[in-house]
Amino acid sequence: MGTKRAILRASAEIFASKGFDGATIREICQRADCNIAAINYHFGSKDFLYRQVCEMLFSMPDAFSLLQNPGKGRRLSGDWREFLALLVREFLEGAINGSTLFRCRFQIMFREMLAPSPFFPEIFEVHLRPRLAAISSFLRRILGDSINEDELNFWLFSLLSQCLYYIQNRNLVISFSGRNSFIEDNFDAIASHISSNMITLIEDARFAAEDQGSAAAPGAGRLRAQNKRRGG
Amino acid sequence: MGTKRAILRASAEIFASKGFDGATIREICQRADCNIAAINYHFGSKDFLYRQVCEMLFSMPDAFSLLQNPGKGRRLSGDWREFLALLVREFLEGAINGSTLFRCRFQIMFREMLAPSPFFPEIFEVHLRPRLAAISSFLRRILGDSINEDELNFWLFSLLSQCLYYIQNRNLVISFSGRNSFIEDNFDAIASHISSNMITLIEDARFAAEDQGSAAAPGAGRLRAQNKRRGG
DNA sequence: GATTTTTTTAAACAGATGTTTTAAACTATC
DNA sequence: GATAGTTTAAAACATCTGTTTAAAAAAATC
Repeated sequence: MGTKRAILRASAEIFASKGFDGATIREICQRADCNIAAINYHFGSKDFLYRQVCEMLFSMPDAFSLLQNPGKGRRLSGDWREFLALLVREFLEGAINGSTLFRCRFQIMFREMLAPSPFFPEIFEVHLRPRLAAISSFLRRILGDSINEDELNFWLFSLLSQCLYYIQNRNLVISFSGRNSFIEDNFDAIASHISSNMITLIEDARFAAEDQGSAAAPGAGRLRAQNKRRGG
Repeated sequence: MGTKRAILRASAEIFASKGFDGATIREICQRADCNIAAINYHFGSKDFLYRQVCEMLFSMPDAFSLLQNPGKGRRLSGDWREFLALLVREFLEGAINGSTLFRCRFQIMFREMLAPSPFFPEIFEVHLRPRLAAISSFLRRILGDSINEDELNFWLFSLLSQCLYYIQNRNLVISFSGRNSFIEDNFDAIASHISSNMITLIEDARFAAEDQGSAAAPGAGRLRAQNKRRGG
């Protein structure tokens, strides 16, 4: 009875590393230690197996559950800077040091970005959109309600991109830095570089928005933000 | 004699959209309007064809040629802010509105990130490292020589990530925004969001570095940077 | 214009692919 | 412990894969 689960795990790993086309039924079954016919018996076809794998992987909770889950929403009552830093840290932590299956999810996600499967639209609506929406509404709360919807997306993507880059382009990071463990070694520094820069920019934007009445020049909020933080 | 070129072009497109495993000799030859045996005649094997396609694609000049090419290096003598903004713009412009082959390069590059081919190390050293190094040294020139090598990389990746995100995760951007032309419609806004935010952060870092002697608090350079820009 | 070289063609190759079949083994239920 | 239902097993299925062959066509060379 563990066969079905073994197949799911094995195929998640192989779909992640070789893609749908590159993964073969035989290799999956070899890793799952079962007969070739087992996949069609348990899942119907390779396509449906892939669908099930996606369902399993994208159902896993992640760093964004911090935002989604209303139960844990109390953390939001604290300082948004701390929370943002925590969010970035947790996200990177999971993506870098998470379980094998958790990291498989990223690989498959990136493959879906390159060439979406027929299942992507549903996966997106059910599992991804709610998470993105949660971050988005968090950012809106910090940046102020007056912010344009498109611009809010720019902020969202700016944050996501910097976190994802080290996962999605790991080989480039490693090759250029010349160190296999560049990311792991610099985990703290990377996380704080991203979050502290984001905080700086958001603070600027917040106080610039306050000045919106008085035809503020670009970056006008910067000085006030800085002064305010210093208690000036 | 146009056969070889036709095969290169066709296979670039199909390798880009379907990956190495997903691309079949027969489909490539159908698009190139040639016989199936032509590939093995002209290129030896599917592997060598892929290698040749990579060589062709990664040899194409791109936005970073602005930095690499010493001939056009005069632009560097101008304001670095303008140059940075230009760099981001040119990069996005090429990635979004560039030729089909140019955009194929990105797709294949992203696929190499997911599962590098045996050819990646050489491609990286010959074509990618010099470009990354060029941006890196540009950033070093702005951020000051005192900057740590690792930290310089954080800045490099921060810049790259934000530019690449819209290409590498196009489907996500489109799905979440609900608009097929979100990126094209917001081209200017995206480019300036990225570059102006980078400029803000770099200015901060520059003047923070100036204060390095007087045990400066995080963000200490911000105020001075702002004052200086305002002529205060 | 004959000959040599290069390129294209159609057909076939061996191996791998996802899937199906049929029977055996196992498990649960009474 | 016989029976019904579920799961596994080995073998075969048709199709598709990259590659090769050998002959025809085209191009180039003298």
